[in-house]
Amino acid sequence: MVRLMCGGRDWMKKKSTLRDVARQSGVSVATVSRVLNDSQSVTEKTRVRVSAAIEDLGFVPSAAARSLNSGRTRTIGALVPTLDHSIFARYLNALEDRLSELGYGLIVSVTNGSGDIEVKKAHNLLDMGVEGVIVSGRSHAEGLNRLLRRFDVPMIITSYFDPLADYPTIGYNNAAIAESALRYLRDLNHRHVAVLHGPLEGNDRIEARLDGLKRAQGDVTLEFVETELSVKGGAEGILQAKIDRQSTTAVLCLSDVQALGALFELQRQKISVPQDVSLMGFDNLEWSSISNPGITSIALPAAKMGLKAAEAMASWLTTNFPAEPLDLKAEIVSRGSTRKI
Amino acid sequence: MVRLMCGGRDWMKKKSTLRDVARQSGVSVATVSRVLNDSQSVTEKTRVRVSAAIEDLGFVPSAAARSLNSGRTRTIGALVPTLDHSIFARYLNALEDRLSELGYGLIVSVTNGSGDIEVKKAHNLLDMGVEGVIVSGRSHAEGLNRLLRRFDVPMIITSYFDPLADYPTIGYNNAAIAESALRYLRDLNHRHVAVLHGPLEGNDRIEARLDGLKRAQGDVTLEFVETELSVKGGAEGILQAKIDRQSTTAVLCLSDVQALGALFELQRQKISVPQDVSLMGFDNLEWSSISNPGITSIALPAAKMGLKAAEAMASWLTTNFPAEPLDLKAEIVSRGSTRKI
DNA sequence: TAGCTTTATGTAACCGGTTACATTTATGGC
DNA sequence: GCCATAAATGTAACCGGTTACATAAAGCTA
Repeated sequence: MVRLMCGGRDWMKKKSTLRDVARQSGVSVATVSRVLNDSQSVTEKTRVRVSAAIEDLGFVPSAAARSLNSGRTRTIGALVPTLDHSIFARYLNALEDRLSELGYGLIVSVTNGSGDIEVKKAHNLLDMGVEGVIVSGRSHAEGLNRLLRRFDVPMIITSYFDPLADYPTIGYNNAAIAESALRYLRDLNHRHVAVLHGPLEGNDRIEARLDGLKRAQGDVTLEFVETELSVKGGAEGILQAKIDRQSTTAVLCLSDVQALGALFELQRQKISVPQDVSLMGFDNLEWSSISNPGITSIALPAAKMGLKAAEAMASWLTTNFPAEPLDLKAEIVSRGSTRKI
Repeated sequence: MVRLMCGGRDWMKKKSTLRDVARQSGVSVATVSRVLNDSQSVTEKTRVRVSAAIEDLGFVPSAAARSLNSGRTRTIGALVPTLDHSIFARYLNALEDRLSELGYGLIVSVTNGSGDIEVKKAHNLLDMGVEGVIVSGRSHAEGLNRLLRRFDVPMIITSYFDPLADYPTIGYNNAAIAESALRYLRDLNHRHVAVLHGPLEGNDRIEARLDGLKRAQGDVTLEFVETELSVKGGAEGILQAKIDRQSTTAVLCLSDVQALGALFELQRQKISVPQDVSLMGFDNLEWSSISNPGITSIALPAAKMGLKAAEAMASWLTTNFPAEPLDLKAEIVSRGSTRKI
């Protein structure tokens, strides 16, 4: 095998180029380029001839050469904290689909909720030439802001709504949503609510939700328990909250991931849901509608957010006008895990 | 704002180039390139001067120009069927981390289990210049094979082990693992087992698992129920399997996602787990260790598979020798959802 | 100091497409 | 057939880095 003798990347140079196609079809490189990019100014006869050469040679245009010349990659980068538990799956699916319709590709990078990793991953994306960056949450390391300024690339924030933020936000008002959740429980006559939430560190969505709860507290006693954003964290949160059937009548988890763990732990302790304690989650993940009982949850507009973010970014890149903030609405899905007392 | 008057992408041309850096630091473009790529043949004095100009100008190298010249992107593409339920999250995290250590970037694309989407996404990845492609499962549309040959890019298959496959497989033997699961239940004296599995269509991992079960059947009666690969699908599978406490003593779900739904449905029907029916899953997803009872599950070597695939691909690209097939072992994690009868 | 060797740096071509401007060909009208 | 115009196509420069080979500078030894 001669190929195995070459070592390294020599075989990479064997691929045909636009010049090969031009030579074989007897036209200039400009005509080949026109056939590839613009069918208006080439005759059908010539187009057929060029297309046959492309097919015959297995010609594949170089994206690097193309973007070097056009100054565009038509690629957008998205940074998300995690791929776990489908939290971002619906949003990413919608984002990618809509961007694709608008002629853009999407590259996703995972930050594990770390500011340092986020800067590093953003740098990678920008190195690759992404034309825009879409992030989750409002607060980001100063390093990220500096990077975006340096690369002069637009950024859109999702999962958050704040018309006054430094970058346009396309998402939802976390504080208001948390308030409506508390109102929902209050209307069911709950006056002692344990709130299970993930790590506060660098997570402005959780912070805003807690602010909203504290603001709407009124005559409701709230107990806050910070725990891991995982199923396990939910179970541990129940242990920490010391649910004893006597005072706390409801548990509000700021994520359905934790709500699943909380449900399991309550069942383990023979604490009946919703007889003894009502349980509510956030994000309406799939299991919340299948669980026993179904978990009352806040359905966040993930797919719509992805779609709108895609459109906003494409528009920004085309018109050079920044995106407008957009407040998407969430809604409460009632299920068997909550009851009136 | 003059910038807002430019429209389109004019501001893209204002960024500094390697030539600007060379001019400002009074050296040639070759020296600037050497400072960027190789610190051995440049004096410290020159290096400092060039670095200052880079910082001053906010110079950012063009990845397109660099890859056009070097013939490399140092980027690998991975195709996965879904981002849902963390099924692939551990594998992708490990893959990306190890590739990064080896000097490669990773781009992930989701295929939604569709052959057509897979070909389209692969085309996008190859257009972007990825140097290798890593896929899940052995069977793929012929269009994908053609694409890879056309681009002359190496491919590695994961989540499957078959030393005779057309491309190297780095994963696990699905048939053997399913056999061991059945053996485990059989050793607990289960002789009637309902098997819940996702859609067979184009999913060779499930197919292999079923083959393994049929081969290992012996004196065990198996009932196969095809259902959606989702929590909901698991619940519906229980309804379809008509678990009645009389004959079927165990339910084997070929995914923990379905096992979660099955657990909920069994509880809804007041069928006690494991008293009335034992329940077993596949993949040892997080909730299986937290649920009530914990779900006995097969722990697949996702992280190790990601790590080994990364190393195999990097090695292949460096040495031009194809990767060797690798059979990673799974292990059964016993929990409260199964019992001896 | 001169000559030789090693180190540091520069020049110009190149990578593979795109496209402004130039040139050729085709078409329609008189 | 000739002329004007439109359509089709070609030429050469360019994008922004990389690097082979050439040249200059530095270091060492006799």
